[in-house]
Amino acid sequence: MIDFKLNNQSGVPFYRQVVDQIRFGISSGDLVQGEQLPTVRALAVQLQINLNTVSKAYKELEIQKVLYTQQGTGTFVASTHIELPEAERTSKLEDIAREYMNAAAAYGFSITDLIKQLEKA
Amino acid sequence: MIDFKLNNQSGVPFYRQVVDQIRFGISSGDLVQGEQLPTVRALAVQLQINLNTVSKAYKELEIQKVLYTQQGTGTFVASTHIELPEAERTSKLEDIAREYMNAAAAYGFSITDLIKQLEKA
DNA sequence: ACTATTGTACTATTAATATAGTACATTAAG
DNA sequence: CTTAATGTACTATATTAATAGTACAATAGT
Repeated sequence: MIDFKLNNQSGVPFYRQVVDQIRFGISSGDLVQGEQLPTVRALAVQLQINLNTVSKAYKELEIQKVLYTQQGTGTFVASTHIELPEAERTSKLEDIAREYMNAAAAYGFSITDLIKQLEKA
Repeated sequence: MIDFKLNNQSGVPFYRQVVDQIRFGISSGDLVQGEQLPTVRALAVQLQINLNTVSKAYKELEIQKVLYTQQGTGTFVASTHIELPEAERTSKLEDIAREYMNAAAAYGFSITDLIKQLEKA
């Protein structure tokens, strides 16, 4: 279970803060596969925001297969891995890397810079 | 000189596309120090957008000391080394890295995967 | 000085984003 | 079959971002 908190001053949209906290919860092991998240209403009340804002966060993660929901039942943590055929997987990784390099090059960063930054994380 | 092109479908704002193409032009050596850029009007006509949209792009780069302008004269490349304040530079690189780590994570790739892919290039 | 060329300022309009309000649909449990 | 719990859909509103229209200001060359 996550101790959700919103920062009003940050300028980061509420739904994005929720998404990030869930992602972090999963990657830190705080949320495990199959675990149920708070209902959209419960979290909305707790954070004093609209239930649709919570729903938006859950949906984004559902599209990315990080969560899955069953209407009437709740929202749960799915597997953190997406299964793709190997060829598709490789091609996808190449796409992502290429975009990354282009974006960075536009700001004058070298590939070495990128790698170093990734190694920090 | 850059062969500016706008992609209407991409969803990326025009002024940002201009900024990125100039940055890329500089980092690729296509634009050299002191070189004059198209006038705001010339580029606006060429790209069929408003001159203020071009101006916005130029101003953003001017603030970052990538370009400098002399009213009545034109806009020029300030330096081939993009000299952002170190803090801003770091923050930008972090932004870029975070975005792509998220993209990669959504497809189940690890940071190691991303680094390996970059090392190939 | 005059004029053509350059960037700038100010305002208006449009589009996108974030959030919220309310009603609806699905499910599980009794 | 009813009910309470769940997520979903649709709409509205406020804010911000992006773009455009038009008038102004500065510069260089004549």
